[in-house]
Amino acid sequence: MDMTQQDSLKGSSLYDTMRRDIVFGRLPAGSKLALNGLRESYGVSISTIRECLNRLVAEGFVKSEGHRGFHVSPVTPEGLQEVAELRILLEAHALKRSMEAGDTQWEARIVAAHHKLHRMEQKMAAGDHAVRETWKQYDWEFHQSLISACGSAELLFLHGTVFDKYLRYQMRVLTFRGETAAMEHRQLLKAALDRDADTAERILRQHIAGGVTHALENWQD
Amino acid sequence: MDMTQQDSLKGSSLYDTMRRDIVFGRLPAGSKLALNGLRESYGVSISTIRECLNRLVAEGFVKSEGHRGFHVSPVTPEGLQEVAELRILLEAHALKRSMEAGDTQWEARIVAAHHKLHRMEQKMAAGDHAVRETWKQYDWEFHQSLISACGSAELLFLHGTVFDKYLRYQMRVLTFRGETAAMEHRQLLKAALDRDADTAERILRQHIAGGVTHALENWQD
DNA sequence: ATGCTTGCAAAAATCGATTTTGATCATCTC
DNA sequence: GAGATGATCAAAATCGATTTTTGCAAGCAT
Repeated sequence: MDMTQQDSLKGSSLYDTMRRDIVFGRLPAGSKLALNGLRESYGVSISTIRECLNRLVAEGFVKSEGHRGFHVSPVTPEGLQEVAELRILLEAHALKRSMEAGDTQWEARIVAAHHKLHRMEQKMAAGDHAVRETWKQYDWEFHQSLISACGSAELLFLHGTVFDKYLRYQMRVLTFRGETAAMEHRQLLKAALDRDADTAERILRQHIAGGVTHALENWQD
Repeated sequence: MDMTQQDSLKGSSLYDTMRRDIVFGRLPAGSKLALNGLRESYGVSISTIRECLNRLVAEGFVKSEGHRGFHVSPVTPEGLQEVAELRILLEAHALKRSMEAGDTQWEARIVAAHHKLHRMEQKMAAGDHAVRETWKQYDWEFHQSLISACGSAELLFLHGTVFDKYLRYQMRVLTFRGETAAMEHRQLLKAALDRDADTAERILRQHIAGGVTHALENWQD
């Protein structure tokens, strides 16, 4: 069991943990991030915590004001719409590029990613909500695989951040939209394999817009 | 002369300074960022330096690998093209939104911003290369003002980072492209005031693509 | 001579302590 | 009694020191 170099750094693994804790709502939106509290709960020193928080500030998951410490970025209906619009903009563009350039390797990747996602969607549909986090992980991997042949590392980087911001809003919703989403995922896979760019973009827009509507209808403060 | 709260934090002002130093090439692409060296040259402690570097890592201006420290992100022709494509994607979208929503206040802002930029362009054309940095500052403010009415803080935030990444590539070029750029700025202002979205997007694409070509033709390792 | 191991110095990552700042509460004045 | 002023405490920002890791070089073996 050899660890990769990054994992041996407390800072990096802490960063992954805290980022997930924010995205999946274990650190609630707007909550204060008291340095001493974090030091205890994560078991690292204040300096390491601060380095991590500064990275999250740069990405926009955490806000810091003056000498008043750190807070998890708040969520607002406007924020959801802004992030969703950005996700559509970036992902639709990347998807188009990816469908132009993708080879058979790429096709294999998206088929494999969809299969994993599909299995989780079945479990979720059967009522097994314990796999919620894995399900969203595979959701990410599927969308990521679709755009993975776009040829722009910068675009993939930006999309990753925006996707997670969007995901944070989705994780706040407790009710299930899996049936519709699962169908859209199938349609998306088919359109990608058929290299039908127009259909793919249409389904993607519908997929994301549907998630926004669903989140807004079930909004809770 | 009262300082705003953020300026009284060494971390924040250091961040601004280092970010500019990278964008304007005073910290050359690929160069090693030795912590002890930085501590001396910027006059703050290692911890503060590290907090700052971590923010720059999250934005992509600095790379950090394992236990081997920090480096300024390298520049490549592919990177330039990726960043330029992203700038076009984000800025064109924001510009369209801004032109739909902009009121008279917005018109006043873009006219004022263009005037400041125009004055610097005149100085540059007259051979005063000392104002190079101010010129680019006003260039940023003009483009920023154009999209300032887009209504999405997230979009403006993302665009700000991408713009600076693009700017870093432009600052490597020593020869002058001011005449053409100045004309495009005028056309952009006119199209925005006329609410001619198609023309504005066409000019913007041309403006950025022209910068890419110019940078690639004068590339230096 | 080449390749491998081992030891040393330099540098990064992490930590605990110090300094500075903001907030709260009590006290004083009008 | 209300508002202003000052003291006290908690928390954040910064710093210097410690621990850990790496890269290099010298020595040994083949």
